[in-house]
Amino acid sequence: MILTGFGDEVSLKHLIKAQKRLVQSASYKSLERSPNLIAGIDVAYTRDGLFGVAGIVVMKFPELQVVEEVVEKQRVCFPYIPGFLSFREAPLMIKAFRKLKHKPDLLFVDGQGTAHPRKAGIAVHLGVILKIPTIGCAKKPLLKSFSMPEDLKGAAKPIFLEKEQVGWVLRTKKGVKPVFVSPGNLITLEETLDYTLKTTTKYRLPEPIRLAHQLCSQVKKY
DNA sequence: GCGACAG
DNA sequence: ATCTTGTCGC
Repeated sequence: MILTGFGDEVSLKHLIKAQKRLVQSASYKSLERSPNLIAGIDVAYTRDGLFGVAGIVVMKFPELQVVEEVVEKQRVCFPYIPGFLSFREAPLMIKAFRKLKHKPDLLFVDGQGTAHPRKAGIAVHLGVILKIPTIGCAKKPLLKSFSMPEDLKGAAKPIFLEKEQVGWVLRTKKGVKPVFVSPGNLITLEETLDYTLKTTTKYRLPEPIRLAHQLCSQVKKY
């Protein structure tokens, strides 16, 4: 059983059922329209671990110029459990998303999409709830079935879940560790690779995510 | 049973 | 995730 910040408890079985419902609502067809606005979202925590701060940065695409930034702070009310990250961070992220004046056509989420044991990464959860295209971009893998891509920007290798490809290990910069990208909702594996590269400039992470991380990380400081 | 384990 | 400065290498 898991204790939440509301004083109640939930079982892992219940959470797994919730993930299965979310996964059934996800779709992986091609993007309906080319994006004009792309955003990145991330969460940072205060030192005492009591509060979480979500940050979203919306950028014009393909220019990558910042159009809007929002942050939302809230008390943490769910523990971090590998495989169930979205139950801890999605509520706060959704609350921050509601404050946006400019809704993005594509959202990069800091974490996995379908490259997850049950294809239920946080990018899937957010994409289904918000009903928008999302891409999960993580700094570390959850699934281990993949080989390393060569050390060249753009090199990629598939990530598998039971023989089925669910994501990519992508080298976004030469001489730097790769990132782990996978579709969250309303986007294909090919487009996931394409847009991740199109939004990555001189750093390891795609600009929307890099700036969102910078934003919430700065705001949570005290 | 043991080890691994997004943020 | 968070606590933290300098330092090695391209």
